[in-house]
Amino acid sequence: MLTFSEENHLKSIFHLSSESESGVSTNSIAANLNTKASSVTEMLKKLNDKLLIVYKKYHGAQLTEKGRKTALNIIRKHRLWEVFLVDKLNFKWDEVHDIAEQLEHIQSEKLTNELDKFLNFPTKDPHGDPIPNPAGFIKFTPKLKLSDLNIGETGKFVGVKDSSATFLKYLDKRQISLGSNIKVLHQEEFDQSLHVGLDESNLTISIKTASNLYITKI
Amino acid sequence: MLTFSEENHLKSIFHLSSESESGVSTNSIAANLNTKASSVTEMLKKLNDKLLIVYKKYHGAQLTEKGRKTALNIIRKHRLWEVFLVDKLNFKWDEVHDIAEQLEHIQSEKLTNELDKFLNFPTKDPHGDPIPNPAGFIKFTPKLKLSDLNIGETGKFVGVKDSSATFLKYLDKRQISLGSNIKVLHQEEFDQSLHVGLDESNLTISIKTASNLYITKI
DNA sequence: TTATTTTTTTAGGCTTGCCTAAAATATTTT
DNA sequence: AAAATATTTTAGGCAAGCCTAAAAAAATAA
Repeated sequence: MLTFSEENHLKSIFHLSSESESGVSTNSIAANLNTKASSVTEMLKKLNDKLLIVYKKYHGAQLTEKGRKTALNIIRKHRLWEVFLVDKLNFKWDEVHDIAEQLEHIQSEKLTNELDKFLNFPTKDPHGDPIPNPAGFIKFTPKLKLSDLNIGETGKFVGVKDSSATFLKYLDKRQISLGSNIKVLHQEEFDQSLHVGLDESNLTISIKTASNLYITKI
Repeated sequence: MLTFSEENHLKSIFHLSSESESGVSTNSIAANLNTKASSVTEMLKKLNDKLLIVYKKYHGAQLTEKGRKTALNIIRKHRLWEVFLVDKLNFKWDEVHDIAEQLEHIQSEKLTNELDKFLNFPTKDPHGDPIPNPAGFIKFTPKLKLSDLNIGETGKFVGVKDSSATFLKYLDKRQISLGSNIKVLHQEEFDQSLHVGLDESNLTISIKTASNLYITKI
């Protein structure tokens, strides 16, 4: 049985692992968890002793297979609860993160699996992120950004890189929603902003926004 | 924002208050929470400082209005989650308590109220206990036990006094379920056991069992 | 009402998880 | 490769929540 703090550290290491191939740095974990490097060092020692990570002084942390499974189980719970909140309880996609951060720590395998069944075995959370299966398998799809498309190409909007409430609410306001097809019509030289076609209308999207939208090419 | 431990102490004081009119004793709280009297004393001081209880050394604790509201909100969440688990996720009434003990600490008023709506505003949990409303109002019904009935009287089984998994599973095995009408046919002098009629069949029930079944007279 | 027993509180300790400041190590720059 | 900078670890502290053992107060029995 892990503490909330241990679980949060594992999750953080998992998320940061995707960005760097080698060990995850103490500082990056501290930044991610809003804590201090010295606190992270302590925790890394503990997780190392519990065989959840491999930690070498001054060289960061890497998840062991056991640690990875544990992290994925927490992420599975987080994302299933997000689906529950949106699909069943009328929450918006920008409102679910903080509550799921709490719910992800609830311990009951049966609960997780019954929830999964109740939700009809969803494969994606409300932000388009994949939901790991009970065995800890997760289906990653190559992450193409809207800003990676060439003029004339069309992408289907399948996920967000930045899932802050601010960004999500902004997308709602612009009526850019998961599943829409977006065609890149033109790019301004001046500020790299994109003119795109979405459904029947045309929009201008800043390059910053475009690089936070994950798409699959069509 | 209260800690889990503070919330658990408040809940415990609430439950123990119904049994004694005056202050709830340190020892009874310790027994209820599986902790030690000295730990409870510390916590009582803290809750007193936070104006959630009135605590006088050597004279136990009583909830303030604020403490009572807080306790009832936790109990509301506990019972709503129990309904969710049984009604939506196929849990049995003997499996829900431990999970609800975790879920009751999730902080989100919106979540609680949306869950309530999703469940269609239930008034009782799976054990027959009343669910407080958002304002902290709870409808107590007088607690008559099956063992209080006279020979020939009939009661409707509406709740359990002992809600341990052991007792609940025993009731399942004997097919005694919430809502059944039970008629007291005869009492054995030797061991006070009751012969009762339930649906179309007759059963023998020990006096201990009978005193753990809440009923309303019919 | 005094003595005995029970209950409660106090005192002092332990672990977890956090912190700051200083020391050690690694990395980058010159 | 030495110097400067950045990162990480160690050392020492603090609060929360638990504990045991001893002291104090309350309740009960003689």
